Amino acid sequence: MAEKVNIFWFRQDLRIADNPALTHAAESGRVLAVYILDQNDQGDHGPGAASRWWLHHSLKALNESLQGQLNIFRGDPQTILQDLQEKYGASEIFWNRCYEPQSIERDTAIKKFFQKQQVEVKSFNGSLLWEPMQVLKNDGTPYRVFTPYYRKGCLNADAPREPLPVPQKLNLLKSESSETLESLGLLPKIRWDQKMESYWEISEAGGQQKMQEFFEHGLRDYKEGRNFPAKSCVSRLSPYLHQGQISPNQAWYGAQAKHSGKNLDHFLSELGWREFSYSLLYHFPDLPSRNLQGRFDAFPWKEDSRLLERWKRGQTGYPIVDAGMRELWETGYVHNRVRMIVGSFLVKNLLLHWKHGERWFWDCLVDADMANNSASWQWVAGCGADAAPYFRIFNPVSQGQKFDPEGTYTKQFVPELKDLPAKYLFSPWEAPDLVLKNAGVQLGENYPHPIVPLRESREKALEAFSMLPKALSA
DNA sequence: TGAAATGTTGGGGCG
DNA sequence: ACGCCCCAACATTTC
Repeated sequence: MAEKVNIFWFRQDLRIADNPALTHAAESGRVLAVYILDQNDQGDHGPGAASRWWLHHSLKALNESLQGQLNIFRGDPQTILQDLQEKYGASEIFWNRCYEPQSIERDTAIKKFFQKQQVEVKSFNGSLLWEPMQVLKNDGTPYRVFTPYYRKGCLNADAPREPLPVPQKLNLLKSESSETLESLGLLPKIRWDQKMESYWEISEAGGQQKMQEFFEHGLRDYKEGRNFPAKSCVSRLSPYLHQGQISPNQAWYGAQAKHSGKNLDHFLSELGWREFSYSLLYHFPDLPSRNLQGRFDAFPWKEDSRLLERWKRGQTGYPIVDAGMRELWETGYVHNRVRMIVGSFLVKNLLLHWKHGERWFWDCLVDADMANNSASWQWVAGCGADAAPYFRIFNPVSQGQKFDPEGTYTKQFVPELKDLPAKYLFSPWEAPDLVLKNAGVQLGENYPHPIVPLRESREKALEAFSMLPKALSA
């Protein structure tokens, strides 16, 4: 009798090691491994351009590590899974859970559909250390503040699953499909991605390598060093975590095996922030579109497409902001410290709605992740859970001086200022004419004047904020 | 995971 | 020796 066929559906878990659903599927039969490009995925939050580019390379690498046995489809997942199930007489379907609201809705419907057909769907936790439905306050409601969420909700709960090895026996099955990786059309029409390729090794092995490098070098001075964009102290694991080329469990236990103390704890808590974001999105599914603090609905946001465009293009006249926005455009990534600076600038100095920032990041970031992106934008805008108080406004001049003192980072992405001395790098409008001349900088010609005045824009933001209804006191 | 305004303190120059 | 002023350095408050 032929061995039983299991369907395994790859989603945001594009790896072979520490993949619980794949491991279980492999244990009890041949595995028909499928990836489905879901055309209706996430409604207006379908994958952005940078995500699609990353996905293309992820699938390419994944297919190679599966010896070309990855089955690629496009369309409605339920229809495709149903066809495959009937064709191969599969009795079980395996996947790792997704947590975006639309994914939950889709997966619930598919599970229900197959239950009626006597086909068992087995889902697993492959992407989170602690799943949102488990982490609740004693009164049964979700946490809205990070520290108790992490300390009590996570650290006091059961330890996360230890990473699983690559399945020993993986007997794969190749099906016919009208799609190929190329026919999915994930690569951009305009080839802006060619430079980006040099920044990233997009594969499960590439993720592992990046993680090991981080453990060897970055983690040593993580707590302090992570604030300095010119240092290579941050992990840059976010895109791999988003698509699942590495699992948070591998990072969690891998870091603990190599380090201890405050640097380790700080890195683990950053993984905790990712968990917190997922928890918020799960319990507050409107997170991507609605202010978590409803009182912000009355905020007098400006609509100014010119200012927005200047921000997107890195032409604000504030060098650290422009460096960050150009890093985003050029590499698909922005250093965390700089994300806070550019976010604060958009929302508080330009007074533009955080949704514009969320949108742009969604399209440009290789780590674009619905939970992290929306929770973080709400955090920086002050309207989210455990958010920065609104009056916490970053000063792009002092932030630059403090966290990029040599200007190494800023000059890398804003090369027209490369000869400006550090003293004036973050406020070129204050530089004496001679200094500008010697550096070859002509404000308004080859580098913009500030698009808004710093002090006044800050005061306007505080004034607008003071008009909001007060927060309910605890 | 802030910055600016305001308050306090203490050392040194100087009459 | 003393009081006064200045100001840097640090602390606290406020937005």
